[in-house]
Amino acid sequence: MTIEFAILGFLSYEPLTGYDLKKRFAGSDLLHWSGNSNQSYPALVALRQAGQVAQTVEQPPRGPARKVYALTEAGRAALREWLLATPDPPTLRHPLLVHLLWADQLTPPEQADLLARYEEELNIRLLMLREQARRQPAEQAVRPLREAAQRRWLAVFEEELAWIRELRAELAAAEGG
Amino acid sequence: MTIEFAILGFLSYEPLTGYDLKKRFAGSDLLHWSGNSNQSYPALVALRQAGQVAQTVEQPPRGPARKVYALTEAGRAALREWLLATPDPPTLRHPLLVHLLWADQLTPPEQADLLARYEEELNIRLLMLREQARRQPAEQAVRPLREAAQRRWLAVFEEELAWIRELRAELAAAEGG
DNA sequence: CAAATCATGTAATGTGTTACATGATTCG
DNA sequence: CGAATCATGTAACACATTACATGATTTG
Repeated sequence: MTIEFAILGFLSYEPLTGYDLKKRFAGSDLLHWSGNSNQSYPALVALRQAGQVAQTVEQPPRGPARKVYALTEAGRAALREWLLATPDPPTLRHPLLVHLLWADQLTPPEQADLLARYEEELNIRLLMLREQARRQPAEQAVRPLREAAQRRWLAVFEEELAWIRELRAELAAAEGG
Repeated sequence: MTIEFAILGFLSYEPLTGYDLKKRFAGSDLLHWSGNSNQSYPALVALRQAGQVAQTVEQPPRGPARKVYALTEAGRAALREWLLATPDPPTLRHPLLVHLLWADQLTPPEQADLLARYEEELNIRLLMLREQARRQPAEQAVRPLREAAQRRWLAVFEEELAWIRELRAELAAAEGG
């Protein structure tokens, strides 16, 4: 999956500049492209070459020129084709689980400490995600699937938190009992 | 997280060749480095330069030379240091959720079909994961955390399957009702 | 007046995948 | 005898991140 399709998705709502897109990517964890200018700007150039977006240069009375991009018919068709394609299963990178493959070599207190620190990190992450969700303006249009996607993203991290708490409890019980 | 630490982890059990490591990575989804010679061989060279592994060249009566790598004391210390460090939260790439952000543009039958195809893909993935888990030989030593990690990896995909089934049911109910 | 935001990009680096290249041995 | 496995690597490419570079405008 390349960033191009997500850009087409955003442009299907409204015309935007590269900078606008950059902010949208930076403000969303689900859209993992982390809002670096290095990706949105070249991607727009490529989409334009493919005829999927049209560029309008706005020269405001003062300040730098703004390049506003809008979806073309070809762009809308490409977006639709992509939406219909079967998505790959999720890809997960889970550093803690990799640690745990060899963490039996640590002493019980070291293990407990490791898991406690991880839970803290996870909590911080969840706080950020909830704040991110809160900041998102309520949309005028009802989009059930979009909302389901956003809820699911949060749920994955909440399930992770529940799991780590359970594991810590089990470990404490095994040690203390 | 680089592949080096996982290599140190494997070598903490027994000396291995680059080829052995390659197979171990290829056979594990949790260890996301997908068993390409491009990573294990250069990583071993780097680890050796860092003094964390020692190389022994075995020249069998017939056939190519085997380079067997064993953990050094410095390697064991590096592994321990890494194990004690706080792991980053998981990184998730979820193409379906990205689709869903814009899938409200599709017709209900198209949406239903997309989710059905995704569930099929997920099922295949789960079958492979279970098969992978089954193939793993029972270890002599009891390693509770290692087992917890492997169970958790499977559980994440099982939770995903449960979620997609629920979402499909909701969608069908909304349409049918 | 300093910092943040708007707005456009490029360069260097890291990380990971697929494919290429070579050659012996073993299994069906 | 052809395919898979053992065994070691290299090359090309794709994808992502951090940092660099520039300069105007707006906000505190």
